Amino acid sequence: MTKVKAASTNFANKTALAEECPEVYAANIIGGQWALVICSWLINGKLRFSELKKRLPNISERMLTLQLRKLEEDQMVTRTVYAEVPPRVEYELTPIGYELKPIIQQLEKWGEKHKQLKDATDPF
Amino acid sequence: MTKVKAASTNFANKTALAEECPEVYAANIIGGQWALVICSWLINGKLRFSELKKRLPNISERMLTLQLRKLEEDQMVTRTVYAEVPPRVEYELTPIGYELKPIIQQLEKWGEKHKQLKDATDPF
DNA sequence: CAGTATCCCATTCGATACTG
DNA sequence: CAGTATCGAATGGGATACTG
Repeated sequence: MTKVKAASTNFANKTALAEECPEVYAANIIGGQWALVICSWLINGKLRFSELKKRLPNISERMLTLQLRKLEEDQMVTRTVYAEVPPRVEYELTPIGYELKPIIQQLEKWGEKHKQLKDATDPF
Repeated sequence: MTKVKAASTNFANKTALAEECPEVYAANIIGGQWALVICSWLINGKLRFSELKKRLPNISERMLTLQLRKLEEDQMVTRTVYAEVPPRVEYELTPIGYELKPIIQQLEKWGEKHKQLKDATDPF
């Protein structure tokens, strides 16, 4: 008998915790690998898929698509498809997303400062 | 011949990008699954390992250890070991970590508000 | 242009057992 | 108390090919 595996307790737990804990909730949304960076570009206005991709040179198309879908699901961005040829899709922050603007800007400032401090401390 | 595998290009890319991009840098530090939540507890003062664990009921000891080590490496927290029996280890934010305090607090407020909006919108 | 689908290796992470 | 070590399952994420 090789043991019965516990299924995805993890997901259930995290969801349950998010119900009660705003930081966990926030972390689930902006804590992804790319969410914060994508939002930091979108706070300056709507962008097309290809424009985002240009600004995120290290992301694969697949990842960009997945992350945008997740942000959409989390009601952070809206996705607008224009029935044109060639097709055009624009992404824009929702009002909820725009409310992150001051936070993201502070985080950028913090990141810049911290980065310098660390670079200075850590010559490697 | 089965193809030569690309090694960890991913890590190199992200590191290179972080050099130039404060949001990527910030996301790498506070964007983890638990970093933000851990910091949100530590902004109220130092805590022991077991106290953190109590406040993060869904995290495994292994994960808590790994995340704290990463935060230490990122110079976000200090780890102080007291040579006592039983052993005691305290974690505290560094000055750089404490600078996140207003940001974390805003993020909490945002999370709370957003959560309610989403709960109201999404009856599921 | 803006994706979707599939394949598959790499990393993450929980469970469990053990230690100073 | 505060970890470390190890092992599999689950997930992440790149490469590539294809589509409306």
